[in-house]
Order: sequence, then C-alpha cells, then structure tokens
Amino acid sequence: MPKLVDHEERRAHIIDALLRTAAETGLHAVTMRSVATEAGVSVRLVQYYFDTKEQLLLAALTRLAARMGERVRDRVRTVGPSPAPRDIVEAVLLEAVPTDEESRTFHLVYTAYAVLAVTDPALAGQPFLAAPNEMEDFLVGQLAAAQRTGQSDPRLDARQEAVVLLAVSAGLGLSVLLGQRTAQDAAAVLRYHLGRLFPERR
Amino acid sequence: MPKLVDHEERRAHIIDALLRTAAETGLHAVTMRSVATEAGVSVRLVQYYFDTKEQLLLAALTRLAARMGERVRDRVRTVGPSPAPRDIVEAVLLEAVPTDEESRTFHLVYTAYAVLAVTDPALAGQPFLAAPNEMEDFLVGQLAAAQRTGQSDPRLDARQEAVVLLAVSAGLGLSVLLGQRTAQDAAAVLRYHLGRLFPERR
DNA sequence: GTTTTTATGGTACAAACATACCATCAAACG
DNA sequence: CGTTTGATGGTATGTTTGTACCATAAAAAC
Repeated sequence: MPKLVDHEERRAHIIDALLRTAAETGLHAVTMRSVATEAGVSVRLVQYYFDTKEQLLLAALTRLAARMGERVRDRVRTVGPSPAPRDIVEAVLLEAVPTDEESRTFHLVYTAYAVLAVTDPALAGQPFLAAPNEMEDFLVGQLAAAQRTGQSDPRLDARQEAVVLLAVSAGLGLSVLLGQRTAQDAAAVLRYHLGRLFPERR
Repeated sequence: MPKLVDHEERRAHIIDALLRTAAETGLHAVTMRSVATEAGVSVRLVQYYFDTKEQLLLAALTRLAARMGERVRDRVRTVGPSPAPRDIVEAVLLEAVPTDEESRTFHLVYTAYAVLAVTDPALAGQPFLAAPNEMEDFLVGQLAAAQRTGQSDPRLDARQEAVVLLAVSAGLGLSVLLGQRTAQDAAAVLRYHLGRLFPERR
C-alpha cells in the first residue's frame, strides 16, 4: 500500500471544498470538476472517496448538519455561568443569523439544500425535520422554566411561542442572506422580540 | 403572416409551464426541453418567444412576483367591509402560508429563485427587496393605526413588530413548504401571535 | 523479493444541454 | 398574384456533465 492516508480527513477536506464552491457559485452549479479543482485534487480522487455525486452531496449535507449542531452547542456553552433561560434562548436563536463568513456559508448552503430536498427524493427530509423539532422541544422547555420562575408570563402558550421564535429566527436569517437586512439589524429585532417574551422586572 | 398570435398569451402559457415543472422537479432541473414539453410546444418556440434561457427565467420571475402581488391585493379586498387592522394584517400574512396548490407552487419556486439570486448575479435582487420593504411599510401603517385606535398597545415599536411579523410569516411558510408543519398549524400559530399583538378587549 | 493492496492520475464516453441554423407554411400586403 | 413576413418544426453543433475504464507508483504482507 502507499501512503495509507486518513480517509475521514480526506473526505472532510473535499466536502469543505464543496461547501466553499456551493457558497460562491450556488449549490446547483456544483460539479465534480469544480469541487476537485477547489480541493486541489483530481476528479478521480473525488470519485474514489465518494463514489457518485449524489453520495458526495449527501455526505456534505450530513457534515453540514453536524457542524450546525456543534455551533449551537458551542454558543450555549459560552453563554456564561448560571444563565437565565432568556440568555440561552437568545444564544440559540442568534445562531440562525449569519454573522461571520462561515455562518453565512453554512446557512446559504443549508437553505439551498432545504429547497432542493422539497423536490429531490434522494435527499430525505431527515435533517430538515429532526433538528428543528428537537430545537422546538428545547425551546418549549426553556420557556416553561422561565414561566415557572416568573421570568415570563405564565399565561403564554410555550409551545406556540417556541414555534414563533423558530419562525422569526429562520425568517430573519433568510432576510440577512438575501441582503435585505444586516445581521446587526436582525439581531436587534430578535432581541426586541425576546424583550417582549421576557419582560424586564423593575 | 400566418395566424398572427397573441404574443403575451403565448409567453404566459410557456411561463406557466415553467412554473409547473419547476414546482415538480425543482428550479435547477428546469430545461428548455422540459418547459417545451410541458407547454406542449417545440423547443424552437420557446426560443422564439424568449431568446435565451436566462431571459425565460427572468420573465418567469417577473410574472411570479406580479402574481404574488395580485394574490395579496385580492386577499385584502375580500376581507369584508370596514375591516380592523388586525383583519387586514392577518389576511396579508396568511398569503405567505401555502395552502392551495397554486400558492404552494408560487412559494416554492419563489424561494428557489431567492436562493438562486444570492449567488447568480443575473438575477438582480430587485423583486426580493422592493416587495418586502413595501410590505413592511404597509404593516407599520396598519400597526400604527391600531395603536391610535386602542386596538394595540401604544408602547410597542410598530417598525420592529412589523419586521417580526414578516419574519414569522416567512419562517412559517418555509416550514410548511418543507413539510414540517401543515398549513393549518402554521395559520394557527400566526393567529396566536396576532392575538398577542392585538389583545381582545373584554 | 515477489505479490497483493491502496491511492492516485489521466482519459475516454455517452448523455444532456443551450443555442444556432435551415426549412416551410400560411396569412397579409401591395 | 406574387412577395414579404410572422410563426413554427426539425436538426446540427459545440460544450459540459457524471461516470467508467486503464494505468501506475508505492507501501505493506508474506
């Protein structure tokens, strides 16, 4: 055998190249050749590590979803000691607003995948349904906790408010992606809305 | 000359064929041939009425945006006599939730266009920025009117609430498109949120 | 030291695509 | 009545795509 290379590392390298080209030219314009060029390898190698283009796209989507989850968890972790529910919720939802370049790439490509998945049967809806539903339950838990400790109005319907929150952050994220709003403006709107959900006590 | 046909009608016919195929197989999979087949004409005819594919796509987007505007105006018109701001706002925002098949087609293809426009410079962002900004101003006006007549809390920031409203309806519409929620559920969430914005007086 | 494997490059190929070109039919116009 | 012109069909062409095939270097295994 030759170099005996780390397969996972190679795959990750190629997938990252795909994500970069997808963010630049659009997911629809991604080709075996463009990915190979961006990754600095031959087309044959892309074939070698991902047999077919469909498998490459699927692997990229999987990696994308995983990285998104990591980013959310990182955000929650760095929110400071003994955080209030409002802080946790804010951190989680702000992750949907693309600020840095990596975040922008992620959300752009992710959205492109989501739209693609509606018509393409090969891209099963798993990552597009499992993750948000999980998130919804998480938010319901946080809201309920806030209601128990008097940080939020107990008369509110936690489930509906959670759905509204997710919709708001998704909608704001999309508008930032489309260049309609800056990330800062979107974040301000989100904080405004959270201010209504978690009234300041005085 | 031969039949001396109505150009606009022919163009509309072909564009509708494009929208149908785009809704079924995805905008990325739309080809001159598929559109021609769906429209029941030859490829040559599609070329004849829209010189290039890019022009065809652009014309379809223009028609799509126009039809969307019509639908919103129709909704507002049929909201009943002497409508309250809440009814108007509800009607406008519910248009973003794809209920019937035509609405679903519109929003799916429109979203695909929006994602495409981020990377494709040929699709200038005009329809993606002008329409929402117009809508935002409209909502601000309705909210301000409601605040003046005591139908809504005057301490609220009408501008920010309008942005939240648009984001919520966009996010809910997307989740319906992705099959995460039914249109009925999304409508219920929207009404719940409106209920918080326009409290019932008792 | 020979024989497997593994990793890689290059190239060939069939399909699909957008578009350009050639041809035709029929209605309007003079 | 002939000629121009708008509307349409068919086909050719060059390019790009995904994928299959052939080749080879080199490390491990024996």
